[in-house]
Amino acid sequence: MTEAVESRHFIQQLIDSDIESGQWGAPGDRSVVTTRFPPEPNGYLHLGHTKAIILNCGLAREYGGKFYLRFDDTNPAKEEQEFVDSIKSDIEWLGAEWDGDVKFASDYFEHMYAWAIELIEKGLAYVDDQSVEEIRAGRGNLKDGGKASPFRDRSVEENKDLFARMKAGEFENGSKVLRAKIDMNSPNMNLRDPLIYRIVNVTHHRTGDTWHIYPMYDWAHGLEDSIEGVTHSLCTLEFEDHRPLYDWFIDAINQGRSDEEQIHHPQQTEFSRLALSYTNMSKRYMRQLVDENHVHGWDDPRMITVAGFRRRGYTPESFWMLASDVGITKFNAIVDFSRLENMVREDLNKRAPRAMAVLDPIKLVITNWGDGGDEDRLESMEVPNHPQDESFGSRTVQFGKELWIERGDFMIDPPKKFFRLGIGREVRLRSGYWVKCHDFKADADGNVTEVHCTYDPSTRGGNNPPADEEGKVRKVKGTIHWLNVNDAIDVEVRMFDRLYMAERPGKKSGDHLDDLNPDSLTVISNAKFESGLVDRGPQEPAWGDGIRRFQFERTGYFCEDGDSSAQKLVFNRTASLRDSWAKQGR
RNA sequence: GGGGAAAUGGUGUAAUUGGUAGCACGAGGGUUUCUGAUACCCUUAGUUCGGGUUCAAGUCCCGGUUUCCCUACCA
Repeated sequence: MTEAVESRHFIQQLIDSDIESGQWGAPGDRSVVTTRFPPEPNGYLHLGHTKAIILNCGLAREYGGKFYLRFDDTNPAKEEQEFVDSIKSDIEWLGAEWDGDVKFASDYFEHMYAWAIELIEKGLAYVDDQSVEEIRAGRGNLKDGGKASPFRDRSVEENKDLFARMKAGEFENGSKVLRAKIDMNSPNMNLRDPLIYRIVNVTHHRTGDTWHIYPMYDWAHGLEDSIEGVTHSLCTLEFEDHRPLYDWFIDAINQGRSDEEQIHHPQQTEFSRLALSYTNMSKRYMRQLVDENHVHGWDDPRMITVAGFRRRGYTPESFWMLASDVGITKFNAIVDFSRLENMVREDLNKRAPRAMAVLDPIKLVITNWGDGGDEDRLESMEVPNHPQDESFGSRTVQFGKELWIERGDFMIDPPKKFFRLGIGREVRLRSGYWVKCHDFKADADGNVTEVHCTYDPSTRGGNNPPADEEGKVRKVKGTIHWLNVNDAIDVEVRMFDRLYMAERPGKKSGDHLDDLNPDSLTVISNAKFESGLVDRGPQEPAWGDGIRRFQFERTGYFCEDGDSSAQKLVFNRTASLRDSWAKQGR
């Protein structure tokens, strides 16, 4: 018997060996592990971010270390307070609690500036007066080396003076930059005298107009990590080429410093980003969808933003499940979108109370209802709120002569394998009675308007009828859901399909809009829902995010949308149920 | 003669670091069932290619192929 050993991904293995060797503290001390999620506040969080958040937060939790949230707000031209707010609330919703206060790169600007001066003094940085074009040309290309800037050998004094005046706001945007003096012939383009600071005369959402120079990503990022004591700086694969620079900057600051004066040097490690089929994580694409009204905003339930998924009814848990399912590797994998759907289904199946809703209603009339007593009588039926979990309790619904059933549960001329209603066929109305169809009505266009059935009084509560003289019990293959017409209210239901029809949107034509699914949204305005569930009942589970979620029996998982009101309830379909019957029809 | 990284069933991953290629999802089949849901059972299919070292190679060596990333005063 082999024990199931929990396998450790390559970053966990790296951290394990760091702890053993005492790389970041006393050997064996796991609490030294420090991670961070460093978003730029320039947009909404999307599915791809959840992987990084969960990885970093999960690691800190696992080791008993620290996880920080730090906004990398080094480019005031693109960043806004609105985004820091939305990002914080998305991370909170995800359940990735960060340690201490929220941190900002802009809090370290002074520190970074002082370190830049140190680099100048060491002859490792210089002010370059070249234009963007000149700098680009001088950098060379992938095959050939670059050539040095004519300003590369300025004196330390001149560089210090110019840099101070850059900071003071004496120069125009683009007129000067501070560059690191590394190697214009490096095969790694990042090392061909990368920019450290540029002039940006734009008001910053936190620091206002106090700064006229802003640090570039490569300079800022490692220093932020260093200041915060981050041990493992985790990022995505495209930063592999930046790691030598990440290390160079910190080494440059440490150069010539005594052991006690050395600044902390974190370890950058790269992993692959999350890519899902039928989606595109490109911020540019998502912005276009919103700006051109292909969707109704960043939180449109079809969007793969965290806000979109939340509104769609996805649970935070499903993202943690997906993250652990796809793992951490350096392989650029494309995960099937259906895996995420499976995760919500799995989570919601256990946690969502059941309800009955008829999405496309037609009337079922029980023609022999009067045989059991008063034609107009209503009978109370007890319905369990969860078929496998009694702790969900039960509720009472009314049963009567006229019911709503799903249009798809009746066929005029059904195939043999159709386990639902057709002339002469009998089904169980879930938790109600068994009914047998003998007639139907249709309008001029041939659309069925009413289905006529008789019920079997011995099947109350959906139970099997008593055995006959030979001990045989009559069986029925299908069970369908229903709502008493007097016990149902109209609600709006929004059904979503994938936004794109292509596995890799935009891959073929170059324009993702060509792959848009025109039927990604279906709004049903007259769906029927149990009136007894309009208000939250005492038995209804409380969800961490306050969103009401149900499984509508046989049709899927739904959540109440923010547009919902007491006058008109609105539900979003989070995911359908698996449907092996529909699959056969294909 | 640019540099960097990665390749394991259809998909995503694992393999005690040289020792029985495992898991999950999917797909196909079946059992149970008051949801054609859930649950449960069975089946399916894999080490990128070619060499080499070795008793033994997914793992080490050599060579090839494919894919991704890098030429922003973005991050």
